[in-house]
Amino acid sequence: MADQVMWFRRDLRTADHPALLAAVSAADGSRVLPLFVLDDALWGPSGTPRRDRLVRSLTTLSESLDGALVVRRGRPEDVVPAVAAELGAAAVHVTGDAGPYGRKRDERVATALTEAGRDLVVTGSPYAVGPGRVLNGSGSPYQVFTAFHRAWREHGWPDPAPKPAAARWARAPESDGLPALEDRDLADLPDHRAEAGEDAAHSRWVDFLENRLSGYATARDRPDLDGTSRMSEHLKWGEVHPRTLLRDLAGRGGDGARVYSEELGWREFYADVLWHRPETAREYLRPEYAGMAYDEPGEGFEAWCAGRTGFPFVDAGMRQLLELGWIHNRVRMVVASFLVKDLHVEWQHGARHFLQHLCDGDLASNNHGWQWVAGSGTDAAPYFRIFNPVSQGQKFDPDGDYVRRFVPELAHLDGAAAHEPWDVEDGYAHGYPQRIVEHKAERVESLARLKAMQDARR
DNA sequence: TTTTGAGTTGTTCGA
DNA sequence: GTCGAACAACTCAAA
Repeated sequence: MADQVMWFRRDLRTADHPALLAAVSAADGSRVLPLFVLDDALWGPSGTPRRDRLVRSLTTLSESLDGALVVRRGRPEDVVPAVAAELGAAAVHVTGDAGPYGRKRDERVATALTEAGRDLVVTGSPYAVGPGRVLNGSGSPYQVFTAFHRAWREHGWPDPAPKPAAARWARAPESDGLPALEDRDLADLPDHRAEAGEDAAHSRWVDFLENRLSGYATARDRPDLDGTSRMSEHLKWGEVHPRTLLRDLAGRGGDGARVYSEELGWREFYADVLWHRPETAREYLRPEYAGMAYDEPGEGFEAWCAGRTGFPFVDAGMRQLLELGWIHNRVRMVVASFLVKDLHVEWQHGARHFLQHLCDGDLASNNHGWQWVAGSGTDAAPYFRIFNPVSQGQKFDPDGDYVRRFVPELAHLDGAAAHEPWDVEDGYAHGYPQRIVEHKAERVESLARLKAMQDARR
């Protein structure tokens, strides 16, 4: 048997890893070289929290591979065949990538490997059911979530893969090593940025199952509480496979388990939509929305990015993003709605900003979540569903704790007063900005632009 | 083939 | 303060 390369991408774990299992089996006593390629196409546009998150994950992965992880910087179609040649490997093993960039990249790599007489062996995917597999009776993809979800569950998925037998890691080719962490204040950061990797994912999951799953159905909407699983970034980097989570949920009843597995279903649905319609990473899923009137991103967009719109709940979310590389899901919807409906900026600008900064930023979930808010997506929000940035805050952050945590200029206000600084005498005493738009008027404006677009179609 | 019911996450207004 | 209705039209899925 011959040496093998295990090229890690978004599958930074060792448990429940069919591709790693395949690599170790194929080696059958020979060596396996674990490789990660720092691809400038993905690394370049990333912000500091996202880069550091990846570096920390790779650090823990390498530890669990006895330090054998080889890191190379460059274009995958150059680097991967070169490493395989240096090792004299028979094959390169990967987990399938369903994204538009990943699919093209893997085609290029496979071609380069084939020319050198080697194989790219694809095993599994980051999803319980591989994107493209759930089809209706006519062999077409489902267009709405509810139908997809039913068929997805019926399709089913295998049990988690067993851990591979002890592998012999190859150490021959040189490694560029991991990039240094860029954020000098890392030691002072909140917990969740200090934790990355497979073990952290597992302990957080167990903690969620034991302590928060039962209240998840309602608490998940409260950004002031610790009510969510926080598994998104672990799933994004593949530190855990959703199959493992679904297995653990299967034995549990109750609303929490049901709602959480449905959320995993949304993740799979959006991956499936993107697989069938790769162009929707940039373009409107409903093309007619490209014909609506939008405003160019200007000062309003800058204020939104910086968390200085004058709407406390929105600003808290945007500052949470810059500070933690993560935003609570409820708040993602509200800030997205504000950009698209109140500032009339196209969703792509917001989606790009999110992907740059979110540690859990996933192209399919991110962009289709944005399209849902914009009204152009699958199962899109009805035209009249425009979030009120103030009442959403009052409803889901009733005591103002979330706002005060991320907007220090409002920390002197008590309780829900933090949501309406314009209503209290000293609301602007510490430099908090005035509202940049009037929500009521912009809501009407959005409805008018939508109506104009629809009228133009008739 | 035709028909029918349904479709993540909301807001406002008036009784 | 609470509650129910209205807010478009269309596409999709299933019978």
